Amino acid sequence: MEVSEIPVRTLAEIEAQVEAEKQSKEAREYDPSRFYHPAVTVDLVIFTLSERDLQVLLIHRDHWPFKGRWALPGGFVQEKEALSQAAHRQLQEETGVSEVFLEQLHTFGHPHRDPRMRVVTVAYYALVPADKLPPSTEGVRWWSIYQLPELAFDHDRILDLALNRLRRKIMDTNVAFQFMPEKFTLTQLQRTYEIVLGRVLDKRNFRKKVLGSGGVKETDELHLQGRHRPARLYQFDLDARDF
Amino acid sequence: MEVSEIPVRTLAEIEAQVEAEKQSKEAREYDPSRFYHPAVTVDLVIFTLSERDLQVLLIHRDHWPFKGRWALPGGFVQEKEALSQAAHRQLQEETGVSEVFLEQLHTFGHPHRDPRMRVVTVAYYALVPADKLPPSTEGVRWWSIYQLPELAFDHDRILDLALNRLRRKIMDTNVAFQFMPEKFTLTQLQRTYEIVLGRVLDKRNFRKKVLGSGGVKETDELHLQGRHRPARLYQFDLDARDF
DNA sequence: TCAATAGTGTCTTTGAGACACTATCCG
DNA sequence: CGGATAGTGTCTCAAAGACACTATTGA
Repeated sequence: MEVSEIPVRTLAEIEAQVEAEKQSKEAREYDPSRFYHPAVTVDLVIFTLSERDLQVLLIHRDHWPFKGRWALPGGFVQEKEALSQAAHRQLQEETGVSEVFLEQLHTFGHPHRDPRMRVVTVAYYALVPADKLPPSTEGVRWWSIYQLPELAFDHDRILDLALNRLRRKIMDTNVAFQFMPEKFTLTQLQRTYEIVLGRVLDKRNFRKKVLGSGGVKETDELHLQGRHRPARLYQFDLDARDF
Repeated sequence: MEVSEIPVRTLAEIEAQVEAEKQSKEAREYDPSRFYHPAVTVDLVIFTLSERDLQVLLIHRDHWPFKGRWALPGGFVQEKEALSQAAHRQLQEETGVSEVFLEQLHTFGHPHRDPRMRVVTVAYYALVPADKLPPSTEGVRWWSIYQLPELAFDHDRILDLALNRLRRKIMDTNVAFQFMPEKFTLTQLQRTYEIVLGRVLDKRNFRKKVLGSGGVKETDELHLQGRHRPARLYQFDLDARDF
């Protein structure tokens, strides 16, 4: 993490100071309904990797509006819930997973993005390893990013931004490990990069970079599969810095 | 701009489809008040450069809450206003400037960040050239980022994030030109980088990089100032890609 | 032995960073 | 002329990219 030169209080310190302010007599006189309040939701771009595709979870809309189209999972932010908590809750509800990579993407608030009312949505994106996944059901499906159905609202724009962010991030950081099982071969890791980036990489250069970065450590296990030379299994090295 | 592989509709297309959905009979039956709606504001981190400091605009709080502290300018998002419009409006109100760099930073929505009520704030940061600036007044002041007063709410965290984002961005893009007047010397440009980054740069390496990037073009004018060799003036080359 | 995948090294190019002197103007 | 800032080139190092062959296994 980058070192800051701004003196920053912790969330707990801020909360304590806010709490102190609430004791003021002005607090009881304040009218919170003086201003217009739009609805606030979180929307999630949940990515996973299949054997050959980067996939995203979409939900079939059975009702108005945009009935018949597919939408990103999302929902209202509840009264006492942080934005990231709301995102984690949605992720848990839709996929059953928790403790995966989840990061705020961008906030979309165009006044006419939802026909029901003004909705400001805070978009997050999540990366889920394929082995933690629930299967597709009728109304909740994994779609290849290259074969998308018609999307509801402005969800095409949200997804597009998420994809570009993921591609930049996988080049700059070790975020690719979020897609991997605990142990993996370097060829599997290379496939992950290739699927996310949508282009092939040179095997020798890839291995040079990954091994040179210190981000992985080898195990003493081999991956036996098929009639060919077995591959060594590697693990993510938690101590290592991003590369 | 990066080329996307997701088919993305324009905002106008989305708006037209949303408008079509509003004609549905369900639209009239929908109750928008079923869910909790927090307040939504925009907060602005407005940076400028003085001769020796990176500065940020803060507003003195004369009332509860956090009376006596300083806060980022900000305000409620109005009913028919996009988030970026709200940010531009705030910027215009506080500084009188428009058509400057303004970009969404992050959205802060911790439930206890404001003692009045639940406020979700979409933070933006703006870069304003010093020659477009209004002077400080009693309640609206430019502060060096190295000499900050006590800030209200979680504005220290917002400012910290904005500073880190700006520093990364100035290394990756030509955003530094947002701080410059139309014509400038390379020494002035280097000072801009140094002030933002908080460290000194090598003159020869800096000029090599800037001139090699194609991001600037020289003019035939010289900058006469004081009893020393005059410097050549350069302009930002709008045709050039980011560097 | 062959089909299939694992694994390995060198050369070139590019960009970043360290480093010190000459040029030009004004008073 | 001296004070002040403008302007200039080389070397080293690291990282990225192009490129092709050998190793090991199971059938």
